[in-house]
Amino acid sequence: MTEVPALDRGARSRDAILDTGGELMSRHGYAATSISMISAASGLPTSSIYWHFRSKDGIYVAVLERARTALLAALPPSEVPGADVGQRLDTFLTEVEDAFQRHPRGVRLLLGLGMVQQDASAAAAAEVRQYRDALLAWARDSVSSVFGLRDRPEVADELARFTLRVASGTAVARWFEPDTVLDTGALRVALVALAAHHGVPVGDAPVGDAPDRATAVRDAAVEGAPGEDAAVGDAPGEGAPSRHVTTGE
Amino acid sequence: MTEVPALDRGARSRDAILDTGGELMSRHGYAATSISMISAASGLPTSSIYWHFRSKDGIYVAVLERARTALLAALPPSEVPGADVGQRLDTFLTEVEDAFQRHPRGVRLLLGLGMVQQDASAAAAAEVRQYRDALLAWARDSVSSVFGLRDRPEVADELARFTLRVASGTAVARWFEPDTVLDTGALRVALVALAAHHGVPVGDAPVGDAPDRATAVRDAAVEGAPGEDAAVGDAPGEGAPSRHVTTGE
DNA sequence: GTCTATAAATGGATAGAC
DNA sequence: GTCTATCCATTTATAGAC
Repeated sequence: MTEVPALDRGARSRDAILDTGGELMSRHGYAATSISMISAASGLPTSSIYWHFRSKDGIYVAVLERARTALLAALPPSEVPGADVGQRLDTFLTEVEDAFQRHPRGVRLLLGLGMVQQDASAAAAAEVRQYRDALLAWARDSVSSVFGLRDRPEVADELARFTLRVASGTAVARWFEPDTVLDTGALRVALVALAAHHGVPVGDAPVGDAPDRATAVRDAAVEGAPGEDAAVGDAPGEGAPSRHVTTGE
Repeated sequence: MTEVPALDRGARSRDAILDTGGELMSRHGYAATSISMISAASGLPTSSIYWHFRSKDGIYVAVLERARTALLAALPPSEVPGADVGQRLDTFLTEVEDAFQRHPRGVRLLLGLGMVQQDASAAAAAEVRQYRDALLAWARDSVSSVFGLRDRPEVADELARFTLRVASGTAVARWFEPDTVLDTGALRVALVALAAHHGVPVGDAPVGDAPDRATAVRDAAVEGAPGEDAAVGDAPGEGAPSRHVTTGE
């Protein structure tokens, strides 16, 4: 019956805990997720959970860390390819939306922590911050590459923050209307206008209707995200670590 | 000693519960806030709390409802005054930022509910939705007035949603960096560009540096919001119901 | 309307056999 | 590494005197 290598049964359990724990915490928030819920959903007894992670807090930190590394591994290099600003911008927006659609758990973990500043342990707070900082750094570098802002870091920073704000604001909206998608068309117009407003040459990109391309990719991505529940069951096999980021968190 | 009218002692207690409950729930999220915490912070025994509100959920609903009516009462009429688009836009942005700065609790209550869709009771879900819808409607009407979009409701809707997304995204950012402010300058540029992109005449507003005015008001508003704790103690007297929205939520 | 006291359930976390 | 069983604190919610 138990044909599992028996060697990595521990690793599989660990993953299962992280899967169900991450799913539940992203859905209900940290505080509203109990160990017994994770136990029931994963089939493992609470003591095993405590054996793997020393505390509930430890689970949260581990879940968040895994979500972060998975997302970062899936993010394309911040050196955005493309002949002109318009092309690079479209590529960038597609990447952003892609990440947004494929990794909803990460965002919800950040939002729904329910475990705010004061409550959070030092480790959890550090993880949360690291997650956010990594995203911001990626966005900054990407935007810098898109608009050629090597010598204007403040502008790159503003555009990156603006992008992330629209994205997280959309995540909040999705909180209420689950099928909300990132409005890359509007975001594109806004970014171009912001860049131009700062005197950055934007070439022919101004009010192009290029988001059409991004829209096509968007719809494809939506199909790849089946509800929110599907991810619970499929434990990512150990063999291909950072590969199964497709539907997972 | 007890010189209180004794008649409205109940009302005062009710308000105190809503004050501390709202404060705690916005800080820690719904799940992480216990009745005993509210009891300790308000000085009232748990049984009194249960006498006023039948359940923890009831407190949340009442808190949210009060926050909503307070915010809506404080919001200026959606008929934005001003000679041209630029002026009206500045007025609108100032109003948005004002609301954003003065009513942080409401936003945090929506964000930090930790009590997502499924968990929420029907009443709570309805309240949350009503809060959000009211904000969206106000933004839509205001934007419509600013850009003269009576005959283009879809555009007004898009601009309104974009505005709210930037605002809520900023609220998320503030979650991590408490002194984050709404970037009205960038939002202004974005809104003008979006309107123009849809063929809406924007007059002389394009890339005006008018946000200077908004910036001045912003700094003033920041001073008006002393941390987050100050609001706990001051129960809004019954006499002036929707008047004390200044620092309260 | 407010208080003390407590019921009843569930939470996080541990012990120790296997 | 996993399981059963359990401790103990805390939680929501109620009873009943005042």
